[in-house]
Amino acid sequence: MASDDLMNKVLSNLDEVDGPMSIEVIHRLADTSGVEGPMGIAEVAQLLDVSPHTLRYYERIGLLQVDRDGNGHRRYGAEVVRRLVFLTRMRLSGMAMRDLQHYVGLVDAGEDTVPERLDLLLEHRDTVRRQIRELTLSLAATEYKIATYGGRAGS
Amino acid sequence: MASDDLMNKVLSNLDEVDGPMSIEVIHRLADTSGVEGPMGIAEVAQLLDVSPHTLRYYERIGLLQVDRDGNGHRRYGAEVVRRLVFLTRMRLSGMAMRDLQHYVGLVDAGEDTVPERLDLLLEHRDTVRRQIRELTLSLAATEYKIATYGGRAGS
DNA sequence: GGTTGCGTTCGAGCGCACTCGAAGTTCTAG
DNA sequence: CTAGAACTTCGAGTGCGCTCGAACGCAACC
Repeated sequence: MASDDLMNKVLSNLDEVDGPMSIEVIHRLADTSGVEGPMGIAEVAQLLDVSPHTLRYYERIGLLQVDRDGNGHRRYGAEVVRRLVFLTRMRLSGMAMRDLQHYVGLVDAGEDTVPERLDLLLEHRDTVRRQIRELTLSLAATEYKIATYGGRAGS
Repeated sequence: MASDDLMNKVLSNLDEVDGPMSIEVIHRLADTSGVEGPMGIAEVAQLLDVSPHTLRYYERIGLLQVDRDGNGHRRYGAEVVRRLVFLTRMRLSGMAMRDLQHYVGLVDAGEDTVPERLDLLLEHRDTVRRQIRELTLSLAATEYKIATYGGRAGS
């Protein structure tokens, strides 16, 4: 698993904060400072913990447009990287590709679509909350089973 | 979405407890009292919120054995239902079918395999914890985005 | 000047977990 | 007596999200 640097950076912040997630943390999540100028595909892939194949795939299904350099190689600018951070975050929380396609379609269509984007996000928020509740339950079930097997205490 | 009765029963408990999940809650989760005797496939499907197709599928790949009545119809006994509750809970938290097959193989192989089962469960516990952390982060990212769009406050 | 390495395009293939459809049986109600 | 519902088995099909391989280009290095 790559991109651990980024994740650890954020997660350690999470531990510190220990309350509801602060906006600062998220800012840092999307923070690509420390990297100058447009990035290559391998670089971006490592940053986001996806394969170059996946990045090309996202591009060909229209989730983003990427500039090319003189050799025809992709150059990912800060804007595009920020979009990718968002997209991968949404993917990680189970948003379907078609919803992502819909969403970026709205983004690219201009400011008029903000209300509809908001609706999508609100719905997704509820979905994620439900997922967390489900997982919490599954975690408890797992821990219960571990206890019945006389499992050693967890970290 | 069916089986909401069960879920809501448990989740409402969750809200009450509001601390780390108690063993009681899990007991209630696996509690099939209120239903007497072996159940039919439709009944079980509704209880677990899966399709009858899925239940037959689980059976044919060896996750469980189900008795038949005089007509060749499946009759799910309490023991089998309890296993299914566990299996679906593990599925919901992303355990792969092959791992589930492995696990039930161990269960059916007898008590000698308890240590290996424990290992699997401990590993799964860590996976679920990681998922929850990821989702928490995604939730924060979503809420951040909602905020930038001037979204109304969430429930 | 060949080889290594990193990139490109394109279409095809894959793994997972269902999901479905066809054809048949049996029970119940009208 | 017939229609409908609910079940059975079996093999085949589906949708998702990648994932891969082939054939190629270009640039740097010993």
